Amino acid sequence: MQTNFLPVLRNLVSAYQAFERYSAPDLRSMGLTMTQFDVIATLGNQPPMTCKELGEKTLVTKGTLTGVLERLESKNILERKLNPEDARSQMIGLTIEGQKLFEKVFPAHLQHLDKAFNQLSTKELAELSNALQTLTTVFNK
Amino acid sequence: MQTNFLPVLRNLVSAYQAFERYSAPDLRSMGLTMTQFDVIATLGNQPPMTCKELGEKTLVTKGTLTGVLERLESKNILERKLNPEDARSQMIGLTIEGQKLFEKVFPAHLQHLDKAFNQLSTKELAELSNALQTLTTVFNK
DNA sequence: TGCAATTAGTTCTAATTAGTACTAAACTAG
DNA sequence: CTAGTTTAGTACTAATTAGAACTAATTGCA
Repeated sequence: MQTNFLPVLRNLVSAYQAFERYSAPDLRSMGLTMTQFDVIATLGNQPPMTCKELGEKTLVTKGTLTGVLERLESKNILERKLNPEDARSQMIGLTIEGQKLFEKVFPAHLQHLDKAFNQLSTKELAELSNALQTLTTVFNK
Repeated sequence: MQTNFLPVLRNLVSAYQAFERYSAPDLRSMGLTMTQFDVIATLGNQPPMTCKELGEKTLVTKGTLTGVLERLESKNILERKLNPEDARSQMIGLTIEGQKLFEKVFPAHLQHLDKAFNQLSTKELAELSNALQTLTTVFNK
């Protein structure tokens, strides 16, 4: 058995944490956590969607999502409507206020991320994207 | 401004989550969380180290580490001794019981991880490792 | 030497996290 | 059509997480 995969794991965790440490403070200065931003960014400029759909797009599990949505709803950022097609689910969308927040926060944070990523060429970005996909596949097979 | 870095971010999160979903259940079946395993694996076959050193090696922040160590100590897996050289810090090491746990759990989990990683060649592993390092650097610069 | 700055670790808070069990609604096969 | 199964979302638990404020010990510099 080989163990030369250990550096890959360590570097995966490092990269993920580096991303968090880069991204989170910028969002916090705007009053949001990463997960909250993720939800707002996913709902922005989109028609309302179900909890399930939102969870799939943001990679947040449904148990977690309940609490996140609760907090965003209490801040009047999003609202839940009945889904006429399926009474088990709800349609979740941004309020006017949430839409305004999205329009302010989304481009600002993209700009912040771009400061990091513009160090890389389009080719490098594509390679990175592929490498990460390979890694994901390895765990899911 | 370009936005073609978004797939990279999404794939980074996907890869990290895929790793967690692959690794965590195997550890849970042995009664450990990923963080607890990380601490035990770091302390195994090593002389005792300080909290700070342990935090650096496991990529766990000190505030979090306090609680993790507390739980492992209460299960008699590790023990803290005074550091004669610096009264602010402690030396943390595995107990005999902790050492036995390490010897059982560490190779078992490596085996589990190897089942995923043996799909990749040595060359692919090296490339992945490099790609992840590049990504880390981008955020830390 | 003695005071200021740093360092190690704890404590506290708010949030996220996975997972499990649960409720209610919708679907499906016979 | 109806009983069993699946699905959507909530409730709950235990653990981790970052961050900030704090205590105590140490170091450094003047």
